[in-house]
Amino acid sequence: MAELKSLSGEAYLALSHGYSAAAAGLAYGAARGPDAARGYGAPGPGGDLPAVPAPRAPAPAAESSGEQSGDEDDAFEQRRRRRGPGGAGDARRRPREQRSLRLSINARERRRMHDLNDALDGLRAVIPYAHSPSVRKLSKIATLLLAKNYILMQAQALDEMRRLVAFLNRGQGLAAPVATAAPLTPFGQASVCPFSSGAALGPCPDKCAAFSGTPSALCKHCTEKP
DNA sequence: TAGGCCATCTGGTCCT
DNA sequence: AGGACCAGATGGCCTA
Repeated sequence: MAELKSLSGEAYLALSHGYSAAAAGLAYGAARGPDAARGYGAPGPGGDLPAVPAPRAPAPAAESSGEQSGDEDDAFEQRRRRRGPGGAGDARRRPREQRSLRLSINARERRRMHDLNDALDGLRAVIPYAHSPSVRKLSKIATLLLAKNYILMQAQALDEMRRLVAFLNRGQGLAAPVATAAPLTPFGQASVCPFSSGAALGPCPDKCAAFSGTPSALCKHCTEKP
């Protein structure tokens, strides 16, 4: 598996305060160190499966999906001893049957978590951020936050496009089916300026200023520096 | 060394 | 009964 690292505070701010692909990219770039390759590889004694060799390759790899190595029993006892009475482990001695049941439950849970991680990897693959090998992998929480903001941004862009289409259609004397096609938008009808993303870019010298005066990221004039 | 992130184990709960 | 899901606990790895 690749490498993990926490995001800086700024990066999290960028994530939680609306989404901007460029901004997010910058934030992540800055938050990420140049190094990487944190091969989780050796789960080491990590977790509770000391016997399982490096199950965390990016590839489904030797998915430890359930099978236990020969040392499993010993490992199990060690875990129990380590956890002690207060731990999650059962203090009493288990019959072998219960133990094997436990092991199979563990394997199932492990598989489930791996599936979840695969899904997160899939999500990382489709959200815009630097996918370079030198760039650290997004953490789980960052992935979810970024995906959420990305969806919101896309929805907003779509909404704005609909308004733009409606506006242009009206300009050509066409009926505006878009008004009904886009019930989400409060600008769905009438001669309201279709551009209105809320970007603080100053008054639009052209259409936007003539209507709502609200600048838009989709409007060429709005995005141009005065 | 502290803090963040993660994988795994485990027991509990709910659903089929 | 068995499986899925969840949350708490534990311990390892890594970076600042």
